[in-house]
Parts: sequence; structure tokens; C-alpha cells
Amino acid sequence: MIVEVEAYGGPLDGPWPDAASHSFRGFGGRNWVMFGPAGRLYTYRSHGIHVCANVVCATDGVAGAVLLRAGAVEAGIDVAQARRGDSTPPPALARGPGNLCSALGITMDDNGIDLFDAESPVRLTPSEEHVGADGPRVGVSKAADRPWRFWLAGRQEVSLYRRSPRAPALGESD
DNA sequence: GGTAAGATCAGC
DNA sequence: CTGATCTTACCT
Repeated sequence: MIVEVEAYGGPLDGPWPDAASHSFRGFGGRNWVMFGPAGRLYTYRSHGIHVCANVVCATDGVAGAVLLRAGAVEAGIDVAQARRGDSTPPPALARGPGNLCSALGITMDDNGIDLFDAESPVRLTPSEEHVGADGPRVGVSKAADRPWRFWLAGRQEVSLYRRSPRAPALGESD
């Protein structure tokens, strides 16, 4: 169950201008999925090491996505631990976007798949859980104060907030 | 064609 | 605080 997400917009001329988004500078090499139809998985490699996953959200032709930042593993704890390390405590298995992909076995090969197709190796099902809290996004140096991170309050699986050291002082970022 | 920064994480 | 080390953007 996803317990923490972050919203990312698109270019200046779109509905959600967002300098922190991969799609801010327009359609390109890695971000093409973000411009496609909603419900697809957009994966990217972070710092050369980790894979992070987004759910594409806007209509076809408009860039917008939600980064999956943390989840609670409700089934297959043993499988997730085999991927992350057997001594990893369950709440930490999918805490953080890189760890979440590791625990779920999401790789760059999954980029662009349809999350609502029963045939897909990764799928998403809506839940009744409501958003509990919001705040600024983790690690972004642009638009660092924009409260576009959402999580379920009180859940142990939610990652810790870290402001980017490269972000301007509080209040000086758009 | 070079270089630096980045939607990260684990280990000192 | 640092290193790991891929991808792109933004220079020259």
C-alpha cells in the first residue's frame, strides 16, 4: 500500500509549471512517458544507482506524474526481504523511492507499462485511504517549499523529510 | 566533447 | 558527510 507520494508537474506553458520536474524542459529522452496517457509507470535512474517510479497522471500530451515515495508491504514480506536484505525491518522495506522499487522488484524495464492492465507485471488498485498530511518535497533544489508531498500521518513506512542542501533558504524558492 | 548536478541510500 | 556511478543538460 502506497503511503507517501510527491506530485510533479511539467513545463512552464503547461497547467502545472514545475522547475523540479524532469519534464520541465519539455519532451525528451528519459521523460517521454510523463507526456503520455495517465496510468502508466514512469521509471528513472537516480544518481546512477537507484530506480524510482512514478504514476503518470495528466491527460495524453500533458506532463504530470506522482512519485511513489514509500509503501507498506502487506504481502510477500519474505520476497521483499530477499530483494532488500533479510535483516531489513518490514517498515523500512519500501521506505524511500529507491527502496520501494527495490522491494517491489521494479526495474527500468518496467518504464511505460500500463498500471491498470491486468497483464502488466506491476499494477495499481485504488484504495479508500485518505491523505493525512502534506508538506514540501524531499531533496528538490527547485520549488523546494511547494507542499506537493503527501503521506498518511503516523505510518512508520513514511520517509524522513530532507531538504536539499542546494535549495535556497526557506521562502526563497518557488 | 567535457563537466557537473541530480526526485537516493547506506555506511562511516 | 561521503561515495557509488547513470543520465542529461548545459556549457565550450
